[in-house]
Amino acid sequence: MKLTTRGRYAVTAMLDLAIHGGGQPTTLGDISRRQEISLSYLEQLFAKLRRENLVVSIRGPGGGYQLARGDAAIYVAQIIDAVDESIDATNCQGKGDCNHGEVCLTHHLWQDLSDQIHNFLSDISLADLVSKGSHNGTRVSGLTDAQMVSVRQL
Amino acid sequence: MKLTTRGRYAVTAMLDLAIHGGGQPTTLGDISRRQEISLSYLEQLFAKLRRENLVVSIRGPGGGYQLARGDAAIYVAQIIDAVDESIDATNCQGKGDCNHGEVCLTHHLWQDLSDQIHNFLSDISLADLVSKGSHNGTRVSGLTDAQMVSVRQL
DNA sequence: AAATACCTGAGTAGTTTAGTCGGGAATTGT
DNA sequence: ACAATTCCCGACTAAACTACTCAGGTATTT
Repeated sequence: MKLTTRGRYAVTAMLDLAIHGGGQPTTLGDISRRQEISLSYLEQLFAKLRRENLVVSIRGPGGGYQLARGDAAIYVAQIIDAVDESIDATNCQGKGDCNHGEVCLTHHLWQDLSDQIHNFLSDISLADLVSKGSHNGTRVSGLTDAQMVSVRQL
Repeated sequence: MKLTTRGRYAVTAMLDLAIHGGGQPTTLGDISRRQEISLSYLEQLFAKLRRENLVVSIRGPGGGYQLARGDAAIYVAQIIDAVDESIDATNCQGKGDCNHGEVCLTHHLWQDLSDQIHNFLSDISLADLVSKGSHNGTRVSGLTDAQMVSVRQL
């Protein structure tokens, strides 16, 4: 799990799609203009998003991109994973061939930490972000009350 | 909030300090050997960790580094923030001078998301990671049962 | 005085980021 | 048929970042 600006670009673009893509395809040119991301860069990102089946493309005039499914079924973690191919956090490729036992200890600890962040982002959907924006509040709507409490505790 | 290999190095090194630094100062050379991180790179990281008052240094023979306070009072988020200076996620520097209102909308959404990850890592201390390692289990010990439920839900 | 260990800054090969550029291929409207 | 639109694809690139090395310091202990 990596958290870079590229992931942010992808999430922003997907969020733009979710907000402006009511049934009709949205052009990368439109997203580029609205979000001020270069068209060619968007093309690279959407090539990856399409390969991961997060969006579908329609060619020709009137074409563009659409979410591959409802915005409630697309999660932030999926978007980030699609554009930021994951790194091997273990440094010994999980083979456990580290010289000292403690090295692997810390590696595994980090792996678990990374997994927890991943799980965290795996429960925030585009719909959550969209509804949050429209309500202009400080909480992520779309989550249950119990989950909100969880977020607070963490 | 950025999540890179540099942050992982820093967390690993601090965890090594927490595990091996029982009262005595720990040498960067020791950490370098145990964790297989280059000495000079460690020096750069620890310069930043010291500036953020996460460690204290003792010079001369028998010197080294110590945690600036108990391992239960040092959190993963602090370590990562210390070495990975944060990027401005807003792109308009929070001045709200974006041309279109929607740009700032998505920027703030991302900011909030980033904050939530930050809050998440702000509640995992070195002590949590140390105790997890010693128990060799799959849960982060040191958290309350309620918090563990939260982690599961997220 | 000598050894230890932190401290600092400058440089650097390799990778990643965030693009540009140039050309295609599919689809639509005339 | 033809032009416009839009996705698609690969190669290239300046700038930044990563993970180092190197060369010297400075403080402290023996």
